[in-house]
Formats: sequence, C-alpha cells, structure tokens
Amino acid sequence: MMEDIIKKLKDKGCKITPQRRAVIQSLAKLAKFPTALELCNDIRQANPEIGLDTVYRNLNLLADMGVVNQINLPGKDTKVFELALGKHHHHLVCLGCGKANCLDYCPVDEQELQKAAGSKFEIVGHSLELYGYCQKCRTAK
Amino acid sequence: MMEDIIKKLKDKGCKITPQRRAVIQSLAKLAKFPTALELCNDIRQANPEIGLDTVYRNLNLLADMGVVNQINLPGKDTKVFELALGKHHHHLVCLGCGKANCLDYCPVDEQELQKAAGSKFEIVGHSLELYGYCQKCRTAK
DNA sequence: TAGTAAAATTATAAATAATATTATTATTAA
DNA sequence: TTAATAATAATATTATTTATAATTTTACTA
Repeated sequence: MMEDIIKKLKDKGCKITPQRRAVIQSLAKLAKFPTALELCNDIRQANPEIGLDTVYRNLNLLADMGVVNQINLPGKDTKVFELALGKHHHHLVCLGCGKANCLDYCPVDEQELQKAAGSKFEIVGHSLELYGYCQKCRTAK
Repeated sequence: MMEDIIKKLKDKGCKITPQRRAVIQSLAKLAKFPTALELCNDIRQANPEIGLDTVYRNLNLLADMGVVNQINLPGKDTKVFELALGKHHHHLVCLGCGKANCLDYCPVDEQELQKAAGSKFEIVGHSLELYGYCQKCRTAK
C-alpha cells in the first residue's frame, strides 16, 4: 500500500525523500485524523529534524494527488488529515471523546441525492459525517 | 424572525447592542455563508465602526446558542456562517463558482444511518454536503 | 428618569494556523 | 557519477481567531 503511493508519486515526477516517506508512513500508522501538528510530532519521534512546514507541504501535495483527504471536524479549528485509500467513505465522530471511525459503507442513496438537488445541478460527490456518542462515552455519562 | 432571535438572546440574559443586531441582520440579508471577515465588511457599510473581533465574539455567541451554524466548505480555509433557521438542512455547493444553496429537505434515511453506524453508537446528528456544478458553471465548461 | 450593576465594545496585543521565500541539500535519471 | 531539478530547512510573513484590560452601553430598579 505504501509502495503503491510511492509509485504514484514517482509517476508524477515527484521525488521520494525520507521526510515524504515518513509523512505517509505516519499517516498510515496513526490511521485516523491527525492535525498537521500532531502528525509532525509523531514523525519527530523517529525523525526529530523534520519541519512543520515540510509536513504541510507534503500533506498539500498528497492532497492534490488525491492520496490524502482533508476532513473538517466540527468543533476543531484546524484541518485534519487521513490517507484516502481509494474508496469513498464516511466518518462516525464521537462528540464525547472526539475520536472518529470510518463507516464500512456509504449509507446514502445517490438517486435520492439527485432528486433533492434537482435536475439542473450536476452532483459529483458528497460528504457525510455522523455525530454522536461511542459506547465508552455513553456509559461514562 | 429577527425579533425571535432577539427575544431568545434576552431570555438568556444577553444584552442587545446595535452591533449585535447588525450581525444578525447582515447574516439574514446575505442569507448565505459569509466568512467572519466578509460579514464584517458588509456590516461596515452601514456601521463603519464595528470591530472584526466583535463580529467573531457575536458569531461565537450565536453559534453557542444554536442560532448560527458554522459550515466547513471544502477548499475554503476559513469558517463560514449561516443563520440556523431552526430546521436541519444541507447544502449544495458548486465547485465552479463556490456558491452554495440549501436543500429543501434532508435526503438521507435515518434508519440507514443507524444501520451503518452499528448499534453501539448513538447518533445525534449528521452533516451532509453535496458537491458538483450548477447550471451556470456547467454551460460555461 | 436617574443611578447602578452587569455585560458588550474597543483597542491593543497575542496565540494559532498556514504559506512564502531563498539558500542549501538530496534525489533521480542519464 | 554527475547534472538538473525538486525538496528541505530556516526564516519570515500572512491570515485567522482569541485574550486582556479599560471604557462605554444596556437594562433594570428605585
């Protein structure tokens, strides 16, 4: 998976640097939704010399290539990121602990969407986030 | 409508200042999705003395009270705002011109959502945004 | 209607987030 | 191995949002 992304970057003429590898690797390891700063801190455990600006540059590059998604979580002031593993998916965000998980499948009906949007609008995509409380936070209440 | 919001504010012990009125009024007039700065500039046409920080403070206050929604649009780095007119709704965002409109109704099936989220997660809400191209941008292409 | 307590505004400053610039270094392909 | 070029680091800057303290306004009460 890592190597697929590397290959994609090479095909586009991007160079593969240790920092760039580290960004991808850390994103894959964390699996879910770090901010640029959190990601940077994680990378620094193994690679203390990386700069936050480098992390931003790489995240933007990866986002432009469609390898990384920027997600907006409510209540968070900063962007968070995740690896885009090719397929369209949505998130389940806990309002208690702030953790997020991916849904296994997309629960919306495309035809219903098009109906609601009207015939004049060409839909090319959608985003859906579910908010609520996870089991742990429910029992804590 | 304006007066409903004013009343709600009064009930909560908030005071009604001209600046606060102006924020609500301008939000209602613009109808759709200004950033804090855009809103501030609009207000300044009638009321040049208002500070951007005052706009932020009022938007946050109104958001805390549920009178205003913060929306995250893709590609925008800043938050945008709209009056929450009580009812749950979604947006249709044009990737060409950036304009957004509200959907008339919610096209998602709550039961489907709960099924996808699993029985352990308590859903309290969701957000949905549709992306695509409006008629004008489609003909321009 | 004048006085007063509480809250909002202003002005100033600062925190946070993200991007730009430029010299240097490292990667890739020949 | 080396030249071309892309990426990094360091520094600075811009943009967005929030905090603090002094002053002014609002809304209530006598």
